[in-house]
Amino acid sequence: MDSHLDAATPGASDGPVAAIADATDSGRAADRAYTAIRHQILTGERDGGEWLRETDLSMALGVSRTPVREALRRLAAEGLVSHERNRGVRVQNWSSHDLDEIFSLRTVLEPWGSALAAERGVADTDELDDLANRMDRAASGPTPDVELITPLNNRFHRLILEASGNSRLVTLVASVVDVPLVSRTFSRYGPESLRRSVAHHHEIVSALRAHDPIWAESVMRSHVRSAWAALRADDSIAQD
Amino acid sequence: MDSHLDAATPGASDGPVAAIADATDSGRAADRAYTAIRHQILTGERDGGEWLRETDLSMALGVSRTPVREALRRLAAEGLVSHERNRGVRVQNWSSHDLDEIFSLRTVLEPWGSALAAERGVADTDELDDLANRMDRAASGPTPDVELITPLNNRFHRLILEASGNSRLVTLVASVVDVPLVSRTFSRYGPESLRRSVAHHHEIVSALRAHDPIWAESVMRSHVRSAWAALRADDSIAQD
DNA sequence: GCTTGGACAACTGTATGCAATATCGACGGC
DNA sequence: GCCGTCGATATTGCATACAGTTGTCCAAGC
Repeated sequence: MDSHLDAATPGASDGPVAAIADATDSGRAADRAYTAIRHQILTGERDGGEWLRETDLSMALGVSRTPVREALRRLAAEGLVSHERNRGVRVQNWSSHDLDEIFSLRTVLEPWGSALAAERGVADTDELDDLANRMDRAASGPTPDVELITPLNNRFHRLILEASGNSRLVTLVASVVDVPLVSRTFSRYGPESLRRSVAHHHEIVSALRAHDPIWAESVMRSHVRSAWAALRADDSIAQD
Repeated sequence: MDSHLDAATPGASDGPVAAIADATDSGRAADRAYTAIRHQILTGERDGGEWLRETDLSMALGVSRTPVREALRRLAAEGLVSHERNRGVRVQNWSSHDLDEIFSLRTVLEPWGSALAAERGVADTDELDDLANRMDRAASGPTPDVELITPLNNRFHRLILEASGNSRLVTLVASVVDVPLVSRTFSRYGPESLRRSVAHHHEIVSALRAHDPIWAESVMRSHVRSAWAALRADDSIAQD
């Protein structure tokens, strides 16, 4: 253990951390830490159950423990990590039961949001259409580009919920969906599930353009249920 | 994310805040700070828009700024306060639009949860019945005891959602409902709304006992909508 | 009178030292 | 040989010092 850490001075020396630092440099060390750790969890870089040591993280990120602690508390509030008193923070574990809870909720919330969006008719259907087309292309090749589809799909769903006019709905769904289990969904899709999912997206755009709430709701419900079924068939999830 | 759910319990003894230090010593200063500040916000002791200064709070609570900061961050994550960079934290303001968003969501989530609970049939209908009766008594007098009804009602709704089997549903609804606007709902009820609300509770218990999901869902939906209507009629909410 | 610049004050953001606590291994008693 | 206890170590929890930022107030200039 060194007597003092010169990396603790912000900006004094940019080591390997510099890449992370300017990637999301919001000016706040706590925000950078939050974003970095969260990213590591969502991408699966950190395994479930793994301990997140404040000292390790602070050194890896080139900041002190204080902003790291703040980041960990935010992540704990979101449920991505669990906080054990005087013991530390560890990455949350996800089971197939969690998957069921999440998709059960999505089956209710997302179709409802879609119906609201269709009713209000303020959704940016042009951008949605564009997103659907890009997902189309990303999925059509021999080897679907999962890394490309995922953010497009996330934006697609988010845009629709935002068009529902209920800001809390956006937050709630995001808080439930933003877990490794779900955000890496497409990597576990078979080719048929993938094609069907893409087709749903196009149909949802049509329903929104037609201002048909019932249609939009139905398609979205099918969309969510089919995703659920596709994931259930997959056995790469820990059963408990 | 679980400790904020039961804070509506009346057990939190008020009085000088300093007394909390040795009274409810959970061992963690951060938790004490969190509970205390949260209580102040939910009871309306802190007005919307009011600045929460770290130094003031730390002195009032007899701890340093560090645990206060942690508490404020948790509250910010829950949406009870808003955090402005380098400026501080202020108590969130609630408008009639927020009320609409919240009850709009409740209209979807709580009836669904009730249907699930009726279907599974694991709800503790005896305790629910007891709660309904106690609310009955508290509401029947010439001057309804609002301070007594509120925690009973919160527990009633929470118990049902817990019986739905979807733990995330409990958390989600709690995160949306635990705001001053809603938690002090009954203080704005008229006598008729109050009687109707109490009647709904009894009917919900019956529906659960009959294991009738559709009935349970319907009554709960009526229950939520009637509450919404009662609050809409009230003009004590800031319009924006 | 109005605007503008600058110093000041208040407050948050970050770093770091110290105390408290849990874990794990070694040692001694049974 | 097994179990309980004690101590070393690692790690969190809290306090505090310091740095950075923002808003304010006042005075000088137009």
